[in-house]
Amino acid sequence: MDIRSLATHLGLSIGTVSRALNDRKDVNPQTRQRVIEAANTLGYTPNQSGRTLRSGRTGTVGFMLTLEHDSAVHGEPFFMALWEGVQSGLAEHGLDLAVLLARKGEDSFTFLRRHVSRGTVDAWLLSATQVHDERIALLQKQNIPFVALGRSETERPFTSIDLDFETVVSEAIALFVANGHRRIGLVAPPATINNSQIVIACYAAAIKAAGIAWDPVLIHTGDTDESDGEFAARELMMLPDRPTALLLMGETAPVGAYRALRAMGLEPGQDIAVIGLRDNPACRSLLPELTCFTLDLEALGLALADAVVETLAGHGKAEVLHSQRRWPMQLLRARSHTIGGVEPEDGR
Amino acid sequence: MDIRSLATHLGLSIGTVSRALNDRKDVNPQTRQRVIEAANTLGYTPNQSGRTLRSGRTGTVGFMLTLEHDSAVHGEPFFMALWEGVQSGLAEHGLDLAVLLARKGEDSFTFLRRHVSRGTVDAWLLSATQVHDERIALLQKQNIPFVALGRSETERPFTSIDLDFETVVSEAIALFVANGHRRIGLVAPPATINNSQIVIACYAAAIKAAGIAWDPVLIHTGDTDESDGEFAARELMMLPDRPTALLLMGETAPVGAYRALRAMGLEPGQDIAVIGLRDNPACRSLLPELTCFTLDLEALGLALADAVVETLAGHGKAEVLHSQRRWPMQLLRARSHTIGGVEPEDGR
DNA sequence: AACGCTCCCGAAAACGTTTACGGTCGCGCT
DNA sequence: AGCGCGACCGTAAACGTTTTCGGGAGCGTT
Repeated sequence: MDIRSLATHLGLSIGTVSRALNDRKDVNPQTRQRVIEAANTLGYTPNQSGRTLRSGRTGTVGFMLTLEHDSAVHGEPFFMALWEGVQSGLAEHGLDLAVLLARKGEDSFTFLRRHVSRGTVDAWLLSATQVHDERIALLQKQNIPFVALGRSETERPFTSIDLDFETVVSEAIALFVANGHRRIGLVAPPATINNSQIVIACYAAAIKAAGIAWDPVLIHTGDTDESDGEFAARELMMLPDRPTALLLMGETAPVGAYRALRAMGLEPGQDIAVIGLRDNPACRSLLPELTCFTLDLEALGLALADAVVETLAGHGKAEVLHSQRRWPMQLLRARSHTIGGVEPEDGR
Repeated sequence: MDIRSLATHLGLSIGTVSRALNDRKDVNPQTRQRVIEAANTLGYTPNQSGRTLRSGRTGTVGFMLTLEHDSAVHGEPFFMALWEGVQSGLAEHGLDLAVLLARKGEDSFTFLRRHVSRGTVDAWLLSATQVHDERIALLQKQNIPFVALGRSETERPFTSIDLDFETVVSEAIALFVANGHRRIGLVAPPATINNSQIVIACYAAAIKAAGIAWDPVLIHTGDTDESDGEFAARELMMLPDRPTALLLMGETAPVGAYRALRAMGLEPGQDIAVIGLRDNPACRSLLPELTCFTLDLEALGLALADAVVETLAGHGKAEVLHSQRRWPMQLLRARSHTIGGVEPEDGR
């Protein structure tokens, strides 16, 4: 069922049919109605390849998913809810979302390069941004619309949304400090991960603001799996002058940390304060309830979609504005379950 | 950078260049080498739309993701590992994997219909199959290659892989029975879900084989979230003649069940036996360690990819064989942590 | 020398759509 | 009557690739 047979069926030219279906002017409203009805009854849908070949538009935006570490595999129900939001936002503009996966052993740059020159999508959504991200450089050079979930250091600005680690970390530290803690451990991913550097910087700023001295020994970097969280917590608690509070990145790390602490005879929330940076189903079942931060993933997805649509609309225009947003997170379950009552030597 | 400029750059015709790059015969090995090198240095990649428009092949297979319940969110660790395997398998044949998401409010049938007539992919991977799945009927009628992860009742056979619930359930029941249990509760998803019906049927067969009478009261259907698991466990344990063992579908349901049991003063593995049907990161941190079944998701993904490639290869051939496989699961942590020692009235 | 055969390669027709361009018609105005 | 103008529609050229077909060159055989 192509446009030609539809046209002959209607006694029209294919040009008119195309214009009718694409909501262009220069077509009688009455004939447009006829065309649309005929398309529906005959079940005609424009062939995507033909349409893309001619117009250069695919009608889909690509989400680049990188499955590099096991961390992505092991339980991060982050993306699904996010995609749902993205999809909702895009659908309002007639766009589709396609999640593209890099081939096994293919680095993310050649992956993107391949798809870019093939022209599979109109715009890209990038996640897991690196500090120096060559993907961003590629897209900027090729002048291809994209929005990044996360920051990166580049010469030219680009549209991005990132979690508001600044606020979150300072809130967490403030919470600790208000309860009398002055030695606060931090568990973060390896420094190659952008978020790790950001959080560490925020941590440094926050403790400095609280008048606490910087002690590099309190910062443990490594993977943030559950088992890594366990390992990190044990390491930190075996320090000579050990921390009284732990701030944990990684969604499942707190689960492991709880286990490590209890194995050492320390009860979370009583002998040691714990805050998780991001909520996770795996953390929901912890007792005492973990103090952590949550975010509206679907709303974030919507915001990303809007940003993409905006970028797409402004594409080709001379003046393009690039916005950098910080996405807020909300404190969850701060009932002093895991943060209070610890060594109130100089606390309230 | 299109094929024409590459051809003129080489002093060849575009036909020859195309043949050289597509590994066809009728081209001098020496010139082929020249073409390939030039393509690499100039960074030429064939335009997907043009290629698809002419050849009818897209080089990608689509994974249809349906985000209907929240259960899909918890299922994320499942899909990620699965996709990794699928991607690996497809990459060996030069194929890409694209995860397509239905638009908000769009039912899965019109979603598929839309993409099918647009011709976005060469073949489809279906998951979350229904008992009567109109998507399968559509694909069969349109003669489009597909492989389903899950079963469905259809007239014509189709290629599918499904988890081997038969073996798993009978193993679980056998384990319970060997430890003296005769009242075994089952928590399963709503009956509209295909897997639910299958597991219930297997459960019925297994207890019948063990000489245990069928008691419908022991079967609790509903969602299998963590909170639903909690609710279901409480319901079952408040029965007059309550079960001594619980078999739980749903990846996070055991977490909730543990909570419900302890709230009632029952210690899992001691006062009540528990087996989970599918392993999940959220269950890993349970104590005592949950007895459950695990599977090699990446290998399953590979098998799915192979099945797709095979279906794709046999497409158009007169005789097409459709295989129905059962994917094995392995018993994990059956250390009688959660299954043994309960009311050994007639057990060993 | 004529013929056949193989090995390469060029020419050109598709694939289905969008879109710039022109053409026709009817109408109102001078 | 003539002109201009808008509304509507048809024509045809692209978009980039694959693939069939045929042709020329080279070589061996009769």
